[in-house]
Amino acid sequence: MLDHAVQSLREHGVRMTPQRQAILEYLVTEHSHPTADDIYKALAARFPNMSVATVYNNLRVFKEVGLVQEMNYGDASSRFDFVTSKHYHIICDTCGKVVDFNYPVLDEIESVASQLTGFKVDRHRLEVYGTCPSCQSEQSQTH
Amino acid sequence: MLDHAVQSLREHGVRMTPQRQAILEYLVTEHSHPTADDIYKALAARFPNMSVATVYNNLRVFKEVGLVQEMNYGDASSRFDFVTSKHYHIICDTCGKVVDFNYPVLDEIESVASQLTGFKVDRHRLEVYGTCPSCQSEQSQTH
DNA sequence: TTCTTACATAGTAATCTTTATAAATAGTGT
DNA sequence: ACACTATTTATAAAGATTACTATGTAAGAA
Repeated sequence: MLDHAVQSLREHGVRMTPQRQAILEYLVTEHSHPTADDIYKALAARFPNMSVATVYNNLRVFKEVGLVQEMNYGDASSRFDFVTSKHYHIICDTCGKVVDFNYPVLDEIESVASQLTGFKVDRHRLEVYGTCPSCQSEQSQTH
Repeated sequence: MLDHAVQSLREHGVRMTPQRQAILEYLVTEHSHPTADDIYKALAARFPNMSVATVYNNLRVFKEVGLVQEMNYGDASSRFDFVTSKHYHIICDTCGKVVDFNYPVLDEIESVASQLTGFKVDRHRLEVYGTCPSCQSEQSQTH
């Protein structure tokens, strides 16, 4: 999976640097949906001199190659997800945790939207919001 | 519709001020999906001394009461939509225009997601992205 | 109507995220 | 090893949103 990603980058003429490798590794191994700052902090120990701009630059490169997907939730900062298979996200309103879940891809809504609006459709985005199990139990304890 | 909104605000103990009224009117009458700055600029003539903070404050109040929905697209700034009936949005990648379209509400995906993840589901969000008709014709002309 | 009080506004500063810039550094093919 | 160019670093800058405080004002009570 990581090898495949590196190969895909090489094919796009992208050079491999230690920082780039580390950011990519982090995205592949961590199944969280980190912000740019999460990544920056996580790699600070290994790369004390790394700039935040480097994180953003690489995330942009990964996005252009199609390895990574950027998402804006209600929060202030964007979250980045290494693209594996098609899945949707459910997000906890309380703690912000993001969990993947599988559901048949909604191709139909794209064609309907296209017919109704005249748009040329490229993609869609779907997210479910609610409260995760652990936050549910905390809330019931408090009450 | 505006009356109903004002009443709803009063019931929540929210005072009516000229600025608040104007922001609300703008959201109800304009069917665009304005940013906070759009609203600020649109009302600058009537309220030369109005602060941007006032726009943000009121949008937050409207959100808390449930009159307004905040959305983050790829852009830098959030967009605000007066909640009327259930509909979805299709967004132009080129010019950023947002158009409503009707589609049966996807209740099923909420229950599926809840079963798979154990979340207590509150709502979902779905957007379709593509190119609007006018941007399509411009692109074909250029080429 | 006048008074009172808490909420709202204006104005500004501050914060946070992201992008831009320029000089130094380092990959990669030859 | 060399040369070319992408990349990194460091910092500044931009842009959106929030925090803060003094002033003003809506709305109910007297």
